[in-house]
Order: sequence, then C-alpha cells, then structure tokens
Amino acid sequence: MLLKFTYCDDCYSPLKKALYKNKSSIMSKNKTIVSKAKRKPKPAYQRIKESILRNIHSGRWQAGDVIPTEHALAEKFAVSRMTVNRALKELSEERVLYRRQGSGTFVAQQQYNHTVVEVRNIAADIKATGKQYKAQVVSQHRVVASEVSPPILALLTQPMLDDSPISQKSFQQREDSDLIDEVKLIHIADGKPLQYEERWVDASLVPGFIEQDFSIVNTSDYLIQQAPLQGGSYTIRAVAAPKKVAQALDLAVGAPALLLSRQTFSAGRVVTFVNMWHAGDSYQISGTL
Amino acid sequence: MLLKFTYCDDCYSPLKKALYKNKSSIMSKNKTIVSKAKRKPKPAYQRIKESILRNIHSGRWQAGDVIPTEHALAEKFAVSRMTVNRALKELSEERVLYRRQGSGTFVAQQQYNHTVVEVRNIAADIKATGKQYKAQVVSQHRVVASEVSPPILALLTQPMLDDSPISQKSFQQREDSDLIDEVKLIHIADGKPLQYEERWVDASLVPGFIEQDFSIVNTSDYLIQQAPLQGGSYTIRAVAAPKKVAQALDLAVGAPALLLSRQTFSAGRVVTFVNMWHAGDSYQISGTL
DNA sequence: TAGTGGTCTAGACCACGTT
DNA sequence: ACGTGGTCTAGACCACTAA
Repeated sequence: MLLKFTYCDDCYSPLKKALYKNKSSIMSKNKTIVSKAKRKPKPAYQRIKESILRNIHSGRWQAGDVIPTEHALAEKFAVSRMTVNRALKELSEERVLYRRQGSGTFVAQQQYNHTVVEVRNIAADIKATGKQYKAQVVSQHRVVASEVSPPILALLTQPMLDDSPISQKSFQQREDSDLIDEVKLIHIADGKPLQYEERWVDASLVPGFIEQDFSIVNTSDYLIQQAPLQGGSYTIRAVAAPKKVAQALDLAVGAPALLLSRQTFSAGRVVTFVNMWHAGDSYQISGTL
Repeated sequence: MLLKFTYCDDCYSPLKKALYKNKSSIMSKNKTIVSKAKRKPKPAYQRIKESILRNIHSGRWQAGDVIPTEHALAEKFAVSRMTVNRALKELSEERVLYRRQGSGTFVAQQQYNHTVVEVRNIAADIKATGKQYKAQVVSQHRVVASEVSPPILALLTQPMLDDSPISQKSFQQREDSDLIDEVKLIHIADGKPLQYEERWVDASLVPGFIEQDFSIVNTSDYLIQQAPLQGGSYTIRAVAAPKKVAQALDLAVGAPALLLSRQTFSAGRVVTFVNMWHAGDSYQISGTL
C-alpha cells in the first residue's frame, strides 16, 4: 500500500507533542530512548515559515491567495495556535503575507523592487574604515528665526512629507523671535572632505546645543542624547553643487552632489533640519536587500 | 496616609487579571459594573513598550544598562511572561534594546542616525500618483558576454559589495560565450521622462526574458515572477549625466543625475544588474524613520 | 548551579468582516 | 451568527551565561 503526502512537505513535528504534554508523564520515562538524534531541532515557527515560503516560491500559493487559517495550520503542523501566529506575524512583517482581521491571511505581491537603504553616522563610518576622521567647524551661531532663510525656516516649521510622523495640522507656527542654532561643518577623512553638513536646531528644545565643540562632539550624537527623538523624514537627491558646497568639498561649482536632507521630530515639533552634501564621485549610499 | 508610586508610571492593568481568570467566575458577575470606561484598552504589550521607552527617554535607564527581567516585568505589570516577552522582542527588533540569552536585556545605543530608505517600483509609483505611465523601449537584444563592456560584465559576474549575500569566493567565472540579455528603456510620467533604465540579465537563468514586450511588462516584475530572487546589493550615487542618459532624460550633458544601481542574486549567481538614472531636479528618494 | 532569555502549550476572550 | 486574526494566560522545558 502506498501513501502519498502531496501538499504536506514537512508537517512532522519531531516529538514535540510528547515533550510538552506534562500530563502524559506515564509514558515519558520509557520513551525518551526513541530520538537521540543530535541534529538541533529547528524552532517550530521557523519550519512553518519555511514551509509557507516553499509553497509561495513553488507557485502553489499565488499572490492574493488566502492561505490556511491559523487553526488549520496549527493542526497540520501539530503545534499550538500561538506558534503558528508567530510564524504568520513574522512573515507579514517581512511583507511576504498580509493579514486582515476577520478575513484571513493572504500572499502579498512579491516586491523585491523595494530597496532598503541605511544611511549612517558618517563619523562612525569613517572611523570604522580605519581612516583618520576630522570635523572642521565652518560656522556656529545662534540666530532669531527671522534671520533664517524662508525655505529652511519652513523645514524647521512643518514636515516636508505628507506621510511624516507628524501631521501638518498639529504644527504650531514659529515666532520670528524664536531662537535657532545654526552650524555648518565639514567632515574629513584622511584629509579629504567627504561631507558638508548644514544644520539648524530649535534652540528652545535643545538648550545647550550651540555651546558644544563640534570638532569633537558629533552633532547627531549630541541631539540623540538630549532629545527623545520620535521620528523623521528625509530625502535623497542629486543636485548641482552650489558655490558654498563646492568650496567646502573642493569641487567645481555645478558638479554633481548627493544631498541627503533630514528632519527629526520630537514632541510634535521639528528638533532639527540638516542638509548633508557629498561629492558625487567620492560618496555613495549602498547596502543589501 | 500618602502613598508614593515612584518608578511605577503605569503598572495598573485595567481589570485584565479578572477577565482572563476563568476560574474566578464567582465574582465576575457582580463586578463588571466597575469599569464601563469606554476608552479602548491599549494592548498590554503596547503599554509595557511605552513604559520602557519612557524609562529610556527620561534617562532613568541609560544605554548599556540591564533592564528588569521578564519575570520581574511580568509581575510589575501583572501580565504573563509571554506578554512581556512580546514587548521586549519588538523593542529589540526596533533596536531599542538588545537581548542576550543567559545574561539579560540591555538598553541599546540610540542610533537615530540610521536612515532607512525604500526605493520602489517606478511604474507602480507613477501610476499611484494618478499620472499616465508609459515605457519606451530604446533597445533590446541578446549578446554574448564578450560583447558586454568589462565593467558591466564584472557586475554580472561578482558582487559589488563585500557584505553581499553571496561571497566572492563562491562565484563562478563567466564564459565569453555566455548569453546576456540587454534592455534599455525610458520610464515616462505624463510625457516627462523620469527614469532611464539599463538592464542586463543572465539569459541562461531567465530564458524568456528577451522576448517580452517591455513597453507593457515591467522588467522587475517579470524577473521576480521568473526567478526566485534571494537578495541583492545596490548603490545610490550622484553622477554627471553622460550623453546617452542626457538624451534619454532630456537633460544637459553633465547635469546631476541620481543613479541607483542594483544587482540581484539567485542560486548563487547574479541574475540581473540594472542602472536606473534619474534627472536630479525631478526625482528624489524619500521616506520616514 | 542559579538565573536569564527562547520557545512552546492548550486553552481563553475579544474585535472585526463576512454572511 | 460565525469564523477570522489579535491578544493573553499560567504554566512548561530548554539553551545559554555567569557566579
């Protein structure tokens, strides 16, 4: 007699049930011999995830399809619902599945077009490569809001993106008399200028900011210490280097520069806005997915 | 008499215990009156997360400090250990904490310098904004590897990053006679060219690729369907637009362009390498953190 | 060896969507 | 009304780390 187990790649559960049944203590003593197999038992939720991924990659489950319910999978894999729940929750965090309460769990559209980039602390990055890091302060002073150029002031006043952590409405108007700390500095690796940083900080939110020596203290590090940051928005653009940037980075005016701009929020207000300019030929953002 | 509840921001648990105790059915009937308060009860794990975050932001718990054990927190918040575990697991996934089995749970270094960027499918993005999307195929043909320019061929042969999902060593050499599919096309939104895409594909890994009509089928979408992608590497740079790009995007030669390059891997080989060029003044990568 | 986190159970009540 | 996922319990065994 032949048994076919189509659709059931790996539902076996290596002596799980027996082990966790604290009620079945009768048989537990004389059965422990059965499986001395040394291979580390992969966590059940992992095996479930892998099985689901196989079903998707093989095409058996197409994008948009409903997959079996938590109850059904729990029974199939002979595990508790919580374990299945963990597998499904992680897969939906990984955007392989999506879940709708009351409806079910579905296969998501495959989206390997999504690229996740990580932009890091430049000082730490330079030091990590073994190069000598130096920060040169170009200017550093406290001004009243009315002295800040309107486009910059706007970015200190309202979010630049619609889906920002803070809604436009909840923003409060800035007074002309508000104090803004302004710092401009150059980050240098082995003598080569790598980044020109222009930063504006709401002085009322980070009182001691302008007194720091930014050739020693990293601006971001200090802000992170002082203000409980809640989120931020950023943009990455390729721009023609304006004169001030060209001078700072030792470039020709109009040369391509990578500009990373970032707003950071705390307590419903913009704590800081920063422009980070990089020479196009000596800086890139990279990573893996 | 005065009771002080220092260090205990929100350990109260809104009638949780009673509700879940199916044993305490004696008192359940005449006590339900107590809290008709309509405010939606936030999940317990959320309240625990928020409490921990407050402890960190207030400076009570410093980076590197051990925080109370799961058992202790479970008791403090009057919840089960699994619930505390969920809160701590999520916070460590969010890099607020880190955990070491056998040692404890610690406050991580705050790293809001890390910016995560998401680059998406441009066709879908354009359509999502309500603009009319069009793809114009510039060229499309199959060539032997020896005809591909050496720098491009290298990117089809080996990973461009050290921390790529595939190690350099495991890479196999490419034969001159290997077939490469090459496609160049322009992505247009409401008549304005937004992206110039140059793509090379290992023809042996994606057989039908070159026969597609890429004015209809998105290159990435097709590849995702055909090959089980395992990962990728990318770089983002600001470059001066070369002539071919300038023509395609209607730019001046040398104008700043945002270049996103990406390798994608499958089965230990590079499936595809793509250069995506964008006019600096009409394209930006943005997001929130 | 004692204490930590990692995983798991076999139930439970609830909010939500579909019918 | 019913079935789905969301959350939670009060235990349990295990692997790991440190004393």
